[in-house]
Amino acid sequence: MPKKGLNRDLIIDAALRLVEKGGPTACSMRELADALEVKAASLYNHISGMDDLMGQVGLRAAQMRAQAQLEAIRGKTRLDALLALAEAYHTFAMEHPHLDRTIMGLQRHFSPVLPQAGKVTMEPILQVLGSYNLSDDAKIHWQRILRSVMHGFCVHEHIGGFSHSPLPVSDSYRLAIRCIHDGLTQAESI
Amino acid sequence: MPKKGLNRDLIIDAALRLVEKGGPTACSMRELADALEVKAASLYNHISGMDDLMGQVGLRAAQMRAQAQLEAIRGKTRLDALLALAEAYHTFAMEHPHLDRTIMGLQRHFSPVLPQAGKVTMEPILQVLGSYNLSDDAKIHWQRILRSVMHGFCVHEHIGGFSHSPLPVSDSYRLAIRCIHDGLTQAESI
DNA sequence: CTTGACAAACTAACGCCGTTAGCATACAAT
DNA sequence: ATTGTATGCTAACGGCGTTAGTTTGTCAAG
Repeated sequence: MPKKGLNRDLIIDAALRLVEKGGPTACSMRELADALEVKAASLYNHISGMDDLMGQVGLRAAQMRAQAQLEAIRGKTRLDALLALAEAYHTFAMEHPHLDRTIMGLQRHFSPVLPQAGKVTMEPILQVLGSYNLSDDAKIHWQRILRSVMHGFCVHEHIGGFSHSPLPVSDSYRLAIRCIHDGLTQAESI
Repeated sequence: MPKKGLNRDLIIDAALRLVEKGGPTACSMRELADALEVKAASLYNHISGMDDLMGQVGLRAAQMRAQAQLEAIRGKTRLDALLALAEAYHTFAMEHPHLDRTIMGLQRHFSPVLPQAGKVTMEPILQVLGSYNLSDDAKIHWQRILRSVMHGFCVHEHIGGFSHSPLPVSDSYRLAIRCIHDGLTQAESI
């Protein structure tokens, strides 16, 4: 009984939903096949395996995050843009922690999707940095720093690594962003 | 044929070595049992399962990292200490990327080891921050920021997320640390 | 010195996992 | 109408963590 209308996009969509809801564990081939009312082996007619699938899910997640960031920073510059960018990143990471992990998991498997995902991820960041007067080299350095702090913060917060103190985590986060803003303005005058 | 001298510490040591060398994948119960010349089921006489085991491995890794950091910062203060702390963190993460991941994986499983690992991880950081003149609240904020940037940076570097540019990653890292130092000195005057 | 209890290692099995080979069927093109 | 191909199926492989139940070496008590 072939022809159920199954296709690559449907599979990736369903996989993304499963990962989003229950993490990678909840997205086994059999669970995924069940969700699509199909047998696990049938999925292999459209995807080449788990790595392929997670690569696509991660890429899609990176696009979702980038789009949220682009909307957040629209019309903003400098500190305003920086705070909006970071907040959008944070919101995405908190609402979709498993997708965040999937994005970071892309590179570990040398996914062929990597260059594209990297480009997508960097676009909003570079747009914000564009409102500062930086050399090309400085732009690269600060883009790395921004990605590091945003990711590091969200990961720590999500796994409860900041819960030793009742001090609001968002205050620490904004402090970090402001610190980077100060560093950026200082870098402009060089 | 009981009594082979197997015990909890031997198992954890062997597990740590396997994880260190080949990542979590290389440390299945059967691989681990093989390394100890024992059957997989025998391990359960000493550990309660994989979560228990990885918790212990992660804790031990956190202790290793903290000790390396404490040695690195001995006798140093302020920016010197900060750079030494960050470099020691970086070195550990690059030399033992899988152990680094295991430490971060602790919290995800609500490991009972979590409070202890957190304390161990924060000690060198708080020692460095002690050489700045900060309020208690500020100390918490900046400790969070430091952990975020060190972890975020090392993770990105390790998975190749910074390889789009030939610009030395270590330059970006030191720039980030100096930026935090500037933020810290500014926080002192408040 | 024997005996009995305990701890530790074993075998066998369960239900998961990703993946592959090979078969059957429904549709598309001829 | 026939053929070809794409698609879904069943069955199976080897690996995983884990558990139940069994054997056996060791050590302490009698």
